[in-house]
Amino acid sequence: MIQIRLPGDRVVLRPAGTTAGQVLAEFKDDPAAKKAVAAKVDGKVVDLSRKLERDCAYEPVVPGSPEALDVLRHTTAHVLAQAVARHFGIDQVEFAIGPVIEDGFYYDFDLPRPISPEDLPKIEELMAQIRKEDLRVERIEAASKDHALEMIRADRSKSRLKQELIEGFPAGEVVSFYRQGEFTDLCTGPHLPSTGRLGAFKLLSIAGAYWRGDAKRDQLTRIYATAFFSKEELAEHLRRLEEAEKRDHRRVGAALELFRILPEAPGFPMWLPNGTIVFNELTAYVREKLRRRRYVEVRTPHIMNADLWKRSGHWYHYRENMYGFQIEEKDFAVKPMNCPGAALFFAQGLRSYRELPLRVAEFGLCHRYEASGTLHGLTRVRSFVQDDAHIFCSLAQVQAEITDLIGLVREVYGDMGLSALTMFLSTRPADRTGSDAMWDTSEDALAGALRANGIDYSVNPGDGAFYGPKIDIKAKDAIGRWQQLATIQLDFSLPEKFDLEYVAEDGTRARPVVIHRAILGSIERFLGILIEHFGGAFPLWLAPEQAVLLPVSEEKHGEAARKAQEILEDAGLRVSVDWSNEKVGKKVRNAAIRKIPYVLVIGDREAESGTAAVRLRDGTDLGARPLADIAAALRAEAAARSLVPHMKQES
RNA sequence: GCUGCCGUAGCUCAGUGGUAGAGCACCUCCUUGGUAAGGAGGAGGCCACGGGUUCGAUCCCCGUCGGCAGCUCCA
Repeated sequence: MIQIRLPGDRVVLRPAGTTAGQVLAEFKDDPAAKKAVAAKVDGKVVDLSRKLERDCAYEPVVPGSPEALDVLRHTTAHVLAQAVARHFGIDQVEFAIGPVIEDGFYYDFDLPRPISPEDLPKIEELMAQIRKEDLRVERIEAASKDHALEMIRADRSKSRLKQELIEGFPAGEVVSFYRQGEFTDLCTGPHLPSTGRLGAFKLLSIAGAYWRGDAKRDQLTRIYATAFFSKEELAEHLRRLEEAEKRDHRRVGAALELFRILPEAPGFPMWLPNGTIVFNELTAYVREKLRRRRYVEVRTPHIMNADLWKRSGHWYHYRENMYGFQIEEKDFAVKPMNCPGAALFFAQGLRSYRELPLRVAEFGLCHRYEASGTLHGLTRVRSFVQDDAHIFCSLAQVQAEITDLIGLVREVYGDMGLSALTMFLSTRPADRTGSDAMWDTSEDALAGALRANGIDYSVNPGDGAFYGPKIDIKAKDAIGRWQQLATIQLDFSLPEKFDLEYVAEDGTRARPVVIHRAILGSIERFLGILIEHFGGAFPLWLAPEQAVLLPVSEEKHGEAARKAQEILEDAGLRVSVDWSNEKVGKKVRNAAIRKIPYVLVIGDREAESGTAAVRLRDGTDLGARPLADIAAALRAEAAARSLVPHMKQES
């Protein structure tokens, strides 16, 4: 007999060899447990068919838990593979891997012919058929690696990739297969007890993917899909995907005429008048933050010669991403980063410790070659402006500076309504510059600063820049996605390469440390994220058009509208008048489509009394207000960079 | 860059081996209206580009250039 410890410290005795599924009988009062898809035994999720051989802690894995969802999706992946086998013929398909990912799963196949979107509904039907057949999912363990290889070879003609996987397993590892009906797949499990337990699933997309992520290896066909226990959850997930698509900054950017990416300049965005306003407002905002933190701002050369890039190390570590060319037979390159320019700036003249920390900002336009297939709207471009700064300071000042920067990041993101942040420490990569001792010191310094600020962080090993470790900061946007934004990097290498020095308190020469940091990252990327975060409905201070005046009748109220426009413009607001020959309803609709924060209607009553009827973007009607009041309220709201309409709060 | 898919009016998309259509947007006219679509008319296309097949190509084939999804890369 073995002792099985259930939740709540209840212990039951059962014969050894009892299955995990049989233990579920102990939970007859718990309706949730009846739906268990697996069990957690000593913390490990196992099949319900697993035999329990020794004393253990036991809890059912029920729908609603992340573990249950993983099991469901993993089994659905196998059913997808089985359906693909039926669709193309099992001897025609080579199976790669089919893991669970965030929000779903995928499976990679080597198929006899290119798959087309028309195949997906057919495969889905076959999956539904397999669910209906309610095939038992059975675990089979191979006695050895060789045995496993024999089994997979015997099972199907095409198994090259699976064989390669098995050969790569460490000796002595248990190799297991799962079989459902005619289909067997290499897998560690666990799985649902039978295919009839499958929930709602949907095949989402097809893409190419490399075997083991290696671009030199075969390219496989990947099918992305998702699965949930209920149709409702699936529908909700699909609704979220739709919402994300509606907010896509490429779509919104086109609709609101913010920017455009022309075929003539792939990866190099053109900012249209509306987008330029948002861009400028954003940089003005950052400049204001910098002024209060006593930064200086510079603009360094865009093109510098090869000597400079060799000195900075970019020539050796970053050249594939740089645009280079010759002038008078000498090599030059367009800057991909601002740091060398900043270093040259620091090197002008003899510096004193009294100047430190010297905070040097640059809204630097950088150009980086990115492979055509990686370009994506504003979030992955070939030219972009970084809200960059390089802080030259002593080692002793590093922690205080990092603390200040973390504060700045929190402040700026808070102002954008991005309040949830997570931080990562990225450490030395394989391809790097500088000694190991330097890397030890810099990584310790960053980790120390994070700890001193009481910040929980995760480590991304090997993810640092080639010149130093970094703190990467992610923020959660309005629809719950985590976005990589700010970066704070420590660099001991740059000062050395440029032989940077300052005169210390005791009159000796000392070497400064450099902190590279960008708060928004790149303005382009940040704006792409902001467009999606706000769904194009920018807060007043960022909105390209802050208010629109709608004369009910052009003839009767046009004059009043023009006067109102002047009053609001005098208050520093961006205001237009809708002169289109349309009814008020149509004009309101157009203003809503353009996401204009305030719609101001002027008819007989308003023209008479020097007021305008105020309608907020969310549809709230505030009624007629004196123009002077409206001007003052909007001006204050914009100046405060408020995320919510002031007039609504006060009413 | 790689694999797959796609490219028809400013936008969203129909369509056919015999050189093209809708809605919205645009322009004009009527209408001067009260909070998400008033009416009529008009203009607008080298059907991405270059080859090929064909009596004839927007349609079929090949290539190029762009776009999309993913991968690799990047951060």
